[in-house]
Amino acid sequence: MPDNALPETLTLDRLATPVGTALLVTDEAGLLRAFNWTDYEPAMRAWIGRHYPASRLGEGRSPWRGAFEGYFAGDAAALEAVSWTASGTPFQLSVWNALCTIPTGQTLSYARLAQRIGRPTAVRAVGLANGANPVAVVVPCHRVIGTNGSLTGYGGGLHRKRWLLDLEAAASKDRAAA
Amino acid sequence: MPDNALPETLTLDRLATPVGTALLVTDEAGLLRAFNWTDYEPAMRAWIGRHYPASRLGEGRSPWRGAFEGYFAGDAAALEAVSWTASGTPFQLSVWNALCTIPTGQTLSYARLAQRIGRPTAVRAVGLANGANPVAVVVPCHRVIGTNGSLTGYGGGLHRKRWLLDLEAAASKDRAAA
DNA sequence: GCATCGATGTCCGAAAACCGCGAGACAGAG
DNA sequence: CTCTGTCTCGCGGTTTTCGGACATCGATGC
Repeated sequence: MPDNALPETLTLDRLATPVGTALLVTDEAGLLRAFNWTDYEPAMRAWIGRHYPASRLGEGRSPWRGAFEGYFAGDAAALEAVSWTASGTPFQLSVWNALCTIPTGQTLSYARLAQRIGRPTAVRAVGLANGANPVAVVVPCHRVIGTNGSLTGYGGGLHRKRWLLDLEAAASKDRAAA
Repeated sequence: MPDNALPETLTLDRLATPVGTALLVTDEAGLLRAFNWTDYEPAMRAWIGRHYPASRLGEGRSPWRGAFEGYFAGDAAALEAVSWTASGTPFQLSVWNALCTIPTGQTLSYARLAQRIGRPTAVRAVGLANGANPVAVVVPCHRVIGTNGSLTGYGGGLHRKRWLLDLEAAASKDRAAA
């Protein structure tokens, strides 16, 4: 009874958002396997081919579509319900899991994140692992910024990082006010 | 909600069998992560360190101990209930998953296994992936033999491969007779 | 049967280059 | 003095290479 079977059937859904069209890739068990923007569709397909070699990718509806619609409409907590899984090296997995402990509306520096996974000196490596995150937005790699507060970088484009942080900051302020 | 967290606490159990002392490594969720023989304990510990860098390995009782006792006592189907998970490359995972489709008491050639995962020419690579299987016996890499019927090789020693196949052949004959 | 040979695909080791960083040092501007 | 920008360096996990190794197989020759 393997607990980690490779997916054979993947479904691709497209969702219009204020910052471009998003791509949602879900497996037959309903787990989200990838999230990206159409700008990078070829790269994402290549990544899927490398990590899930036996899979076929067809178009279809993602069960998480509603959660993303809610998120981009301003309900920043909507993504916490999404079940995802990702393929990567042990180091990458530990980084991605740590990312999920950053609360919505907050940020963390690369250095602090490195400390948190027990590798205080692996700062740049954390940056790399961050960029390799296949499930962007859900795994909130955009919440990691430089120690001095600058945004430094984002695979999907800095304007999207800024936009996501603004949305989450506004959402958590709303929640505090309510 | 990640579905693939790295284990932090691993438990090592030792079990005497007719072919030597076995090592059972289980994570905090009860999933079997490794199976090996004491002959190769150093190598296994090194493997764990490479794949689960943040984990600590303590001694303790494995929840699957009973299943293994049953198997080595002749109930070849006892291991089908064991939940396991393994860390490896996509290619290795596809091989290991395919191994689990070989019924108890039967064998398959390396070439046929390669066909079955859709890579008919990756025959030797299948052999390598077979040898890299961290969850021996449960993932039945011992059921793969040469096209000409020879046993060819086994990481744990050919005498164990032969013994395991004999046990499973006898068990399935018993079942057919009953 | 048995040895040899070649084609084969993936993993492993080593070495070098790449970076979504950070800290320290320094210069300029106010 | 403070704040900002720039530079330099050390850092460490990937990603590339480039060889080898290998739990194979089929054809061939004897």
